[in-house]
Amino acid sequence: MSAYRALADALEGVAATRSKLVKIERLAAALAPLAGEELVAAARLLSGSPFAEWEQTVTSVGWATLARSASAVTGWDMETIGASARAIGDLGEAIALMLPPEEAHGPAPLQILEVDRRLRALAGMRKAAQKQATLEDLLRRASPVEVRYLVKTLSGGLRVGADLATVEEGIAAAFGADREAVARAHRDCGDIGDTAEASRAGRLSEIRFRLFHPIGFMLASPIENPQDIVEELPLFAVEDKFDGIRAHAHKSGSRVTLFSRTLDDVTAQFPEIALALAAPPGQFLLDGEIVAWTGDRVGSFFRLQRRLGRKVPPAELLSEIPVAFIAYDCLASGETPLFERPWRQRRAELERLAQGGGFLLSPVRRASDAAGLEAYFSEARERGNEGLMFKREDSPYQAGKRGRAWRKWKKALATLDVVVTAVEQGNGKRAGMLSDYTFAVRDGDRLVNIGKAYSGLTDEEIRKMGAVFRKITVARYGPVRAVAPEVVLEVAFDTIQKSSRHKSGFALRFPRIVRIREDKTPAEADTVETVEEIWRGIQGMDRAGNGEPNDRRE
DNA sequence: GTATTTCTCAGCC
DNA sequence: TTCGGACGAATTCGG
DNA sequence: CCGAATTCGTCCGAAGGCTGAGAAATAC
Repeated sequence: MSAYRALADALEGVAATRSKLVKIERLAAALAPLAGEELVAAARLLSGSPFAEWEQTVTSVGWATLARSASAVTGWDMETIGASARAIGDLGEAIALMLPPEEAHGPAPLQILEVDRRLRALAGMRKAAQKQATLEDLLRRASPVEVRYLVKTLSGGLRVGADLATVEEGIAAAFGADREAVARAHRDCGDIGDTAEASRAGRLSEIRFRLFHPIGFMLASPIENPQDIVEELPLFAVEDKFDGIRAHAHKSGSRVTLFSRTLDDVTAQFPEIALALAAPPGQFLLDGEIVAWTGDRVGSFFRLQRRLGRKVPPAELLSEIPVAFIAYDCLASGETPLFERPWRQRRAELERLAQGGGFLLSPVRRASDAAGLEAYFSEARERGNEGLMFKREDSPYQAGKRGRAWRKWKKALATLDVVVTAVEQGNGKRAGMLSDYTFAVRDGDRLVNIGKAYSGLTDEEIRKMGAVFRKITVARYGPVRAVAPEVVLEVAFDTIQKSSRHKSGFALRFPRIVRIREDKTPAEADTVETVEEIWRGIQGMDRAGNGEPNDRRE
């Protein structure tokens, strides 16, 4: 039996560092001692959801229900809870701060499996009152740090800077598994929990892809300007980017299931697509787009929206806004998964399957120069599409991955007047918050658009920035004009102050919370101590935040 | 008791 | 969806 | 060749707008 507290503490540790490697290390340390059901549940909880992706389950507990439950447990009114959550920027943090300081209130510490069970129970309940009662009970059993992560889990996102991909790495590190193997297994079974247990047991290779089990989506990067890609054009195939709903179509004989990007089963919403796909023989998994279809062209997303989320779309709607499935990738055919095959091969298989009908085939073009691409670009625009997509011909299908990103600033560099690089701190090291270039565009005497936000710094630290900039190199890009270092410093400092993202920073939180403390009166007498606790907590945060730019409370 | 409105949650881009 | 910031690994530079 | 400088690949989290479903509250 393992306590949920260990997971909450681990998440606290993950949140406390910005270093990716340290996050992974801490996740691994939390997972390593676990096994079996507990490991399964723990891996899921660490990634922010008690459920496996394929379960398609949600708790349907939202902000309002949580706040009401918290109100009942802490004695604070809803308004105060809301104000605190807004000031801090996180409901879980706010509620945890309002709890009395003592450890778990219940008779025994919360167990991982118990948390799992209760969250599942919440998902099964329909009545709001029942959910709230269950929630109150759970919150009363939990210690503040546990409450923090329970509420975060329920309110949609841990926000500790570690999502599924990072948890995958943690699993790999905990059990000495190969990172790629973990990712593959996760893709194929759709459950980070089972993946963790399989890693521990050395059974990763036993996890196989199954049809009708939702698979993560590979996301591509759209580009606006065809010129950006011209140099590398030969590597890519060009497709239209349709304005619709991304979906995977699983089909075997007459059985068809459509999964949305969040891996929800949306088959019932689009019966005509399911029917069409059922017609041809065979078995396959297609990736494509559900679009509003006007008979010969794609309709707008706005029209399509009215078809969304309908459990059973009425017949009038079906005829008013017909839809179609445009396939642009084939991830499995027959018994064979094709994820690892290059796009070129998958496309060939897709074209073969398209001959059997049942779906529309996304057109593919190849262009070797700017002119060809430009032509296709305007053509696509003509057809009312959103833009173009580029598929690397030799690239496998990597679920959850994003296509190559195009860096805007790379373009910007060509026309920049001044580029500031390599800012050193007083200690001689490269400043921790800098990466790549810190660049600035000169506008008359001023530098504008410094491409960095100096988050995580207190006002005082920002005031010290002038001293931090010890060395400034003017980069070799662009037509550089002579600018005295002092000018750069001064203007840069000025700009940084203006662009600094302080809205969620501690400097702002402090006075807002104080205001709440002054204005609000707790319902019961004994909650006065709670107020003191909030106060002390704030002061503790202040000390922790000082002189530590890498503190998470940025 | 049934019909309508409001609130809350969720899911899509 | 799109966007910017951040980390760490990979690659290139400079002596 | 080596350490420092620079670039690249990835990940995370935030933002805004629209719609339906379902339960609860209210009207009739």
